[in-house]
Amino acid sequence: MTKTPKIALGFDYERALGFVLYETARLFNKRFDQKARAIGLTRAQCQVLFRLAVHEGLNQARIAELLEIEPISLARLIDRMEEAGWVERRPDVADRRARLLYLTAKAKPVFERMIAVGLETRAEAQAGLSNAEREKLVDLLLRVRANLSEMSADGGVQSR
Amino acid sequence: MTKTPKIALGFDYERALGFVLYETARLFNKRFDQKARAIGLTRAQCQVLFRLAVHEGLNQARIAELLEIEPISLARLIDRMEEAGWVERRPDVADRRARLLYLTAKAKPVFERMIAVGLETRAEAQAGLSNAEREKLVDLLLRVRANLSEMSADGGVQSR
DNA sequence: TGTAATTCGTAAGCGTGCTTATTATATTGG
DNA sequence: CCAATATAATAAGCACGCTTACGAATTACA
Repeated sequence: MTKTPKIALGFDYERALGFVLYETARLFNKRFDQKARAIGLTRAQCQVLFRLAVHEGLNQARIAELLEIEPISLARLIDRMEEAGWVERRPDVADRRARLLYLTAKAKPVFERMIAVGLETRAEAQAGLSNAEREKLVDLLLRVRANLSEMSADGGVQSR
Repeated sequence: MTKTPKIALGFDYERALGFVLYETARLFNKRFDQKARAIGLTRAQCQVLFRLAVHEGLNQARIAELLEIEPISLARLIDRMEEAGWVERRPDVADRRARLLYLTAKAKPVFERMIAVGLETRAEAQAGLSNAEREKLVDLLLRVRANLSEMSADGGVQSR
């Protein structure tokens, strides 16, 4: 079963952090979205709603910053979510460029279901891990994320 | 600085595995792509090339299976990669439906650079982690991935 | 005060992944 | 052998994230 590489790689790409990370995240996402489809929300949209639950009334730039995505990515996301009636853009009376984000009445009752989907998916994903391992995994990921998030902040590329 | 939620969530979404996982993976990917742009490859394309280095001559369905993506996703990826001259589709003489994938001469010399980009990005991401923690992180992710990958295999959704 | 620099939101266009559906070919069972 | 089923690849259309670029509004500073 162990295949002999046709090209000598000199490193174990099956355990390469980037690849493993990406695949795991994508599979989690896919699973979450399967379950959340019944609500009519995606993982990305749920994430926005959770942010708004805590930070309602901020402008798009601020929310994008919290989500660590580019403002344009959030803009398109909000387009869809506004059309679906989950969120509302209101003008900022203090800054005519900005638009402030608010949850609609429709959004407020679905948090319980989103949390349930999240817990369910997480339970599947974490099967076989001890509580200590679950904590450790999140801790390590948060530290990695912090490293990377710093990188893209000042973000020199060089690589020469 | 600690914001009072406007809605009682009853769970800590800042540490929710799915969200943390996804953001970390996306940031890693973004960083990798920044660096790999000089080569003219993306993370996804590098991943295909690494697979082919070990499993050259398989058909698309088989490679898609190894990458755990849908065949159509690979088809589009291969369209771009073939056009850019990294890979080649050859007819399977034993099965006229299938197309076998091969690396081109252009692809073979870039593995060294891809590996360098990977190691560099990984080093940035893992800064501050001990060797034991780096190993543990990959181990835990592989276990989570295995759980999720089983899920999407039989993949009942129920969630009722 | 008035110009330069910055910030907010968005358009255009691309990459990667998905679901659903279609066509062509292989395989299997009666 | 032939009909039913399964498999390989792809098309169409969507979600989400990115880069680059732009107009409008605000802020900074000379």
